[in-house]
Amino acid sequence: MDTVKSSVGCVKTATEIIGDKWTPQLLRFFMNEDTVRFCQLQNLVGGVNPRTLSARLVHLEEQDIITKTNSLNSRCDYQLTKKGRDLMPVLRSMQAWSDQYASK
Amino acid sequence: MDTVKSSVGCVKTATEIIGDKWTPQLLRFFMNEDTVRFCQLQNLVGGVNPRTLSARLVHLEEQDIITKTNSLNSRCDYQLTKKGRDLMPVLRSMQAWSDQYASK
DNA sequence: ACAAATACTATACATTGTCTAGCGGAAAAA
DNA sequence: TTTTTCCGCTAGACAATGTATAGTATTTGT
Repeated sequence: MDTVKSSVGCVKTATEIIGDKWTPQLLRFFMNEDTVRFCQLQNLVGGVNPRTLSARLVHLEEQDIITKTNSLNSRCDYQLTKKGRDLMPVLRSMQAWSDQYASK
Repeated sequence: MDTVKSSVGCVKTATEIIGDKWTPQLLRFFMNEDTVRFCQLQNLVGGVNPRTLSARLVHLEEQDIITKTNSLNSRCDYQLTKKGRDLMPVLRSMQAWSDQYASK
């Protein structure tokens, strides 16, 4: 058998974020908007159900990719941390590929 | 509030590949190896079950990201198409982020 | 007071992934 | 030649995950 040693460079950590359904589309909005709210994401990313969206935001918060701040009137703002902003090159490369090969 | 406006660039097409569990890890091997075989992927990407692996390879083939060629002795070689090679920048940016923020 | 919006949660159900086992063909070992 | 092993899968039962739809509490507008 081949002895492929792959000690350097694993993609696993990133897949644990990017690999979750909806998460890339969600993060994409943070590229353009500084702060984002729950229902904005709900409206703009067509068809996420709120349970899934909630789970994603919790996960992203746990992973220190976004922070949640309660605005005064029982509303919440989500925004990227540095770790989250550092993910943007991934999103941009996905965008570039999608633009090139979009099927529809 | 300057550069990219949201109308251009959606990530959806890429997420339909990258978003599948195991697929980024699988594609990563194609970065290093020219041709890859089923059981190589099975062994090297710890813990994919063959059913899932089979489904991923079928999907990647359908999306024209890899091609399957039957070698003489009833073995199969998989290798990247151009479309697949064009995905490598995505993988590399995921690697870079993972290297920076790997939790363990 | 009443309706609409926000940020969710709850229940039931559908889809997807996983564990384990096994199959048929080909080549290597006995 | 028979047996064993490796390869590239597939099959069935089950567990985890995502979805549709509804509902809740709070706030804001009229």
